[in-house]
Amino acid sequence: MKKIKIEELLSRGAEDIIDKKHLKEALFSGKKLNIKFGVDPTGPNIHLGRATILMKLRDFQDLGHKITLIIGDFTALIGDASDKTAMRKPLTSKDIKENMKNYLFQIGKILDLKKTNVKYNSEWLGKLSTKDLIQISTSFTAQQMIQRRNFKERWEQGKEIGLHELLYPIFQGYDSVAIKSDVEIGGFDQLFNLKTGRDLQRLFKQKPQDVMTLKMIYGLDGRKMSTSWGNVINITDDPKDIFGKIMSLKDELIFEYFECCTRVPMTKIKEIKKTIKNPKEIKKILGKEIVKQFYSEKQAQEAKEEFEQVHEKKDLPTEIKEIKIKEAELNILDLLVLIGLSKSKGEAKRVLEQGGIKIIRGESINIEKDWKKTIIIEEMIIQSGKRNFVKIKKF
RNA sequence: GGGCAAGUACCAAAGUAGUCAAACGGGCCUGACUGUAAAUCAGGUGGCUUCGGCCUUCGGGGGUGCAAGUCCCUCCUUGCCCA
Repeated sequence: MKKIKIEELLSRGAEDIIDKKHLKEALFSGKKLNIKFGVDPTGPNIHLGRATILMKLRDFQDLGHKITLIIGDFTALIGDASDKTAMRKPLTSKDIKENMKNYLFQIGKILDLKKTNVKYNSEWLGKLSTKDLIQISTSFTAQQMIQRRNFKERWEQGKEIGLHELLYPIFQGYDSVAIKSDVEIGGFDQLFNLKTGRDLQRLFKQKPQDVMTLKMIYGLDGRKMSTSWGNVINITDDPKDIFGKIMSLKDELIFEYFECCTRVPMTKIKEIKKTIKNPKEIKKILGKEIVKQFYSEKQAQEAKEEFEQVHEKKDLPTEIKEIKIKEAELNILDLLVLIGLSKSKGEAKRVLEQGGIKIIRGESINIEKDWKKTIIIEEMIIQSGKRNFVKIKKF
């Protein structure tokens, strides 16, 4: 049983492992390993992409290993360049505090916080002297640092690269020295930083950590996952929202998500792939599995039923936002803006003309395309598009 | 410090005096269809409007001109090259 778990740990969702043989032996030896995971407290939300790493850590945790979570409060002053093609703005200590509160709460959805050792890297990096830094730096060359993909791209495109950014991998690497890590896990784009950890540990006469990088999952639309693209699932998203977002996932990404973001056994995934042909049905399973992980089985089931209700049966959602209105009657456009279904009258007019507005009074559904129309305010539900509903009540 | 580019709507990118609320594309929105908030197809995508139009927008400010995103001046920002 344990053997299977270890095999899965090493293969599932993994992109690269250095040194695989060594890590495998260490895992089988029964020794309690110190697993390092570093986060920069930059963004307030953990999305599914980052969650895959946390899930992997949880696997290690379940096998009895120790997780050391390093909060990069010091390195945040620099900003890692791994997932950016432009320079990142340094954070203030106030930002960091604010972000971290949120972080630990979210991390707690996946990791067992009681068994997680949380450290702030300012503890040791803050003590590092200029002299120390120079000594460490002598083992690296500018070429090495620039060689990495992100910098190379920026260099070639003539974009700026801050001198301090070049130091980032060294600081992250020094974290490994400070906590004497045995294994470090990160996204595929972290490979360079993780390897620098090995170099530094050697420099400090420690055994170099093994390094595990995980596959990066793409965003819902198949593009790179990025909060600013809006193609991201945050683990704190509403269960119904997570489920819905999964339903909008590009079909080609379904099994990637299954592998990286769920704990459904690989054999079962293969079986699903073979037996279920309708992607919609597979997505439903996937959606449930993912919601379940961050919420509960029950909430996952509810999210699924809600989706079926609204999108398959075209019924009303169970919860509809309610707004009370004083006026006895209102122009349809004014009404739509007032209840927040449209940002402006122009937008309201467009949606109306395109047939996106439905007014539901009791059983009947009327579609009104006249924007001069005055609506008598009474208890009713207004639907805009496929999934925006507002219930109107008289004040 | 010197030289050269560039700054346009959510993003990206055309436009170099009038037909520009501003091409194309991405995103987003709506509809059709369906196997879904997928794919595909179609349409839409600054605000207000008495539906005639009116108002605001192309880094900021100023100017020329009947008319400026488009020309001139100036300032700011960014990048590249040289020192």
